[in-house]
Amino acid sequence: MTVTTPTVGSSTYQQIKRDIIFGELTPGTKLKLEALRKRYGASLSTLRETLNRLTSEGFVKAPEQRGFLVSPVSKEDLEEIAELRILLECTALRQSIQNGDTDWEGNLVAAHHKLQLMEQKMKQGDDSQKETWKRYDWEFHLALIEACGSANMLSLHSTLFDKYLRYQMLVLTDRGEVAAAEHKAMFEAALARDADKAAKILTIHIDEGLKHSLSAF
Amino acid sequence: MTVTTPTVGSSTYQQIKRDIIFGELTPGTKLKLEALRKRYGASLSTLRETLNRLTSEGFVKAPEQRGFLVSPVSKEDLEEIAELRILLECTALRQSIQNGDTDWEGNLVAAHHKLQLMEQKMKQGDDSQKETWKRYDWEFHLALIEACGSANMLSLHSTLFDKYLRYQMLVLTDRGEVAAAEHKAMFEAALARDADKAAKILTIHIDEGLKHSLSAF
DNA sequence: GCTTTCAATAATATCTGATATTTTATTTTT
DNA sequence: AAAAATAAAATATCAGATATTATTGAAAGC
Repeated sequence: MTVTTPTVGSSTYQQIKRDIIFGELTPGTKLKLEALRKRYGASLSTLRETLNRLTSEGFVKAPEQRGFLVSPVSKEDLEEIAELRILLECTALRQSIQNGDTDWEGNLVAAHHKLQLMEQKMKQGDDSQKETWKRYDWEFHLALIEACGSANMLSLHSTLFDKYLRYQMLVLTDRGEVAAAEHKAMFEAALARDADKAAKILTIHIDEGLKHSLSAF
Repeated sequence: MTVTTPTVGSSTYQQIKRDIIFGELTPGTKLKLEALRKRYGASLSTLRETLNRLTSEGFVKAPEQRGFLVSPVSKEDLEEIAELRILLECTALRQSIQNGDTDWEGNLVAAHHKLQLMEQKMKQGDDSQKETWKRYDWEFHLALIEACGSANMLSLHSTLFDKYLRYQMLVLTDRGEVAAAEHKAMFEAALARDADKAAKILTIHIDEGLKHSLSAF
């Protein structure tokens, strides 16, 4: 399910963003235009457009007059992001549980199923599909809140999730089985329309992830 | 206190953003590059960078392959933004009230004072400084939450506030005196460190503003 | 009259290359 | 070794070219 984007712009955008999130572009690194041009095969103009977008989203910093750099990471930043994610995602989750229709349920079941299969693979040490796994994780969390009814909320959440994900990728180990159990519990609570319970687990889920990631500092 | 920005990029960014927020660029309008070049006196490359930034922030839409347009407005969008603003700003306000030190208090007093003076002028029908007034409004709300301790929070809030402001500017009338009273009440509650009360007033403040703006639809 | 088709026009996305200015790195001087 | 001067690298910005894609308006068909 590779998303083929028509324009050079959107495809380099996706690539660079991905490379930042997955740590292939090290936090704090200077992003020299000439080097990027070679690496991503896009012209300077296109690259600058891309970097401007990423700057707005916070993945790149652009101190005036001195180009671009991969946003640095810090303990404080991670803590802020986790906190914001809890705030927004829990709110969205509650709304979603309240509004969600049959389509939402169906989609959620599917998303959890896919994630869960992948989690089993990972458990068996098959580390080759880390990126796909994280995508399923992403999609599951999205499926949970997708019926929240606010496009603005989903948009903010999406960026926050990606930022959080970058921190997760910085630590080499993950909380595999524990996280999987939390996913399952959230899934069940959501289907049972138990918003309080779902939100509580989600809070723990993010908080524990935070603690785990904090070990990278 | 005109902020002189060194680079062409940041200055056109500010101008276009301002023109969108203050309605000088009508919602839904096509942003033709050639026309923008004449209007803002920047090259296509620079303009495209700027528009990409604004797209990330949500003030501009960029459907693939068909240029840019000023983000349209809608009742739903406004409602979502108001709701998110309440969520984030109330949270930040509580944290700020808890953490705020003497500097915070001082700055808050100053911000409220300036705003209040301007509100009196407006009350007397002096409509010439609407933009300055709104800036003071902005700065007062920022002063309230500035001690929340989360740069990420402040950044999200900033964008949300601007979006909300755009809707305010679409309706020709404002809630002058009532809003001023709310500002005062919030100010006092914050100084008294009464977070519950402050948050409650803020919620009303935003909600009433929402209702007022909704009349534009 | 209304919809479809096709050509003509306009606009976009993208690239290359040039220049003034600013940073950064290097060397020289004190 | 710190400060000043110089050289090299990188940036911000612009202009102009091209292939591709959208949009518009006219012609044709129903």
